[in-house]
Amino acid sequence: MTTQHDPQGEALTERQQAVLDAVLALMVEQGGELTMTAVARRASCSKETLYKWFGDRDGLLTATVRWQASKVRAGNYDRQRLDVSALRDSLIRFAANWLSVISSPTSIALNRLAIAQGGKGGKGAGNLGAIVLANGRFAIGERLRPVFEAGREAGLIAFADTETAFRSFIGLVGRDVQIRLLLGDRLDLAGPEIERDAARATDQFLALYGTGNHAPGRPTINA
Amino acid sequence: MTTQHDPQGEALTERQQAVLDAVLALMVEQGGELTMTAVARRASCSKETLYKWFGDRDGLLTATVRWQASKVRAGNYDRQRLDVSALRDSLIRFAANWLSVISSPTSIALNRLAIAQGGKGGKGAGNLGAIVLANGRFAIGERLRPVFEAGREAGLIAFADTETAFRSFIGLVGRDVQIRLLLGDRLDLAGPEIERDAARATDQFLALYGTGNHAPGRPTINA
DNA sequence: GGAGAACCGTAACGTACGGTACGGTGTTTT
DNA sequence: AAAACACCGTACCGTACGTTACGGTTCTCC
Repeated sequence: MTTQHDPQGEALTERQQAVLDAVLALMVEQGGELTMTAVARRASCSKETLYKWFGDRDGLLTATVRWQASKVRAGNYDRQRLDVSALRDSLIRFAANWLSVISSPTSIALNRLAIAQGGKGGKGAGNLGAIVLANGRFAIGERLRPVFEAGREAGLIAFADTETAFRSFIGLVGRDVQIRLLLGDRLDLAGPEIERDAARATDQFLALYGTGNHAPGRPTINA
Repeated sequence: MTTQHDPQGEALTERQQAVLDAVLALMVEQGGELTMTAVARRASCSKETLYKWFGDRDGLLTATVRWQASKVRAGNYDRQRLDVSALRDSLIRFAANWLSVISSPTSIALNRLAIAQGGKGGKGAGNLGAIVLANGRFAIGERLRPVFEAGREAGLIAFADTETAFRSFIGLVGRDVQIRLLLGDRLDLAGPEIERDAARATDQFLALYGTGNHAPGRPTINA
């Protein structure tokens, strides 16, 4: 009630960003520990400063999640030309990017944290999960929506509900990757593997929702 | 080193099962708290007994996970007749069952727990995730594998690798349900909704991997 | 150059919790 | 009946950790 800590504004000092990066690094390299003392030591700052800047432990965690989310916002997946090839490329590019994000150690650690304290029926910060969801899954959906709808208006793909189609796409791309990684399964997706999975998922999606005009896998000349 | 606690045998007293059920109930109804004292109070037993039976906290958790897993093993998805309709029914029945399992509060709480301590780089019990994975995701895969291969041998579906096909099926069925629930998203799948999703996913899977002989929705003359 | 703020490092406090010990009670065994 | 056992309830111990407090150092501003 004294002062509002981190009042939704992105007013983060260089130093503060460095501290949050230290939190991220700590989360990644040694799982769930993450004590305030460890953070202070790692970031070479005093605990007093930590509490002054972020209020309490939950404030620090929330700020960290937001900070990471603000770093991930990436490319826009243009929808200028509207032929099948361009749509397919956009989808593949998106899928590959998303796969590499969700399989990155940072994302795994962050999701693990949000899930861990997601069920704390108690008072304060049960919203980490909501923040991750809003900045991860839902932001992604909002970003891809125009691509889907442009594809539909161009008659390349057909579906009644954009959200439903999008969720099918998500399922084909991600499959059980995220839950397995969260549960500690090895299963490191290398670069080419990601690329291959992205292409497979996209082609499957187009096979399901494509209108058949210039359907992929029915090559004119190329492959 | 004194005595082996719960040595892989299912030698669980009625009373012990009741204790583990109390743990499950506690996990479900109040998220991640789960202190030994709370368990003892809830189960009306002494902490001493808890430690005598399960060794330590990790032992109790592990036993709980195993206990829940042993309760879930369900139907066998017969593969007697081998026409498309029977295959489709088996798949839908499986998908609906799996959806209802992963969206159940117990499963969510259990996965949350396993994920939460899954990254504990430390010494003891980093294997909860592995246990959940082995008894959940992988057991499911092993159980459905014969169905897939029977379908392939009957010429109803075609794929190079069973695992790959299975993972596509999993993706189409589960989509982002599990991760969203774990992150605290509301999204209660009612019975009819589950049934509908199961059918949709199965039909999509058959559209992708079906050979076209009597393909569903493309009757008799096929395409 | 001096006052004050910002911050680091560390010590101190309070609490929560895993784990243990102990007395009391009911049940089984001899 | 007495001893042995299994168990409940509770008190107790040690530690880890969130949070606060404080002395010392650097930087800024006048």
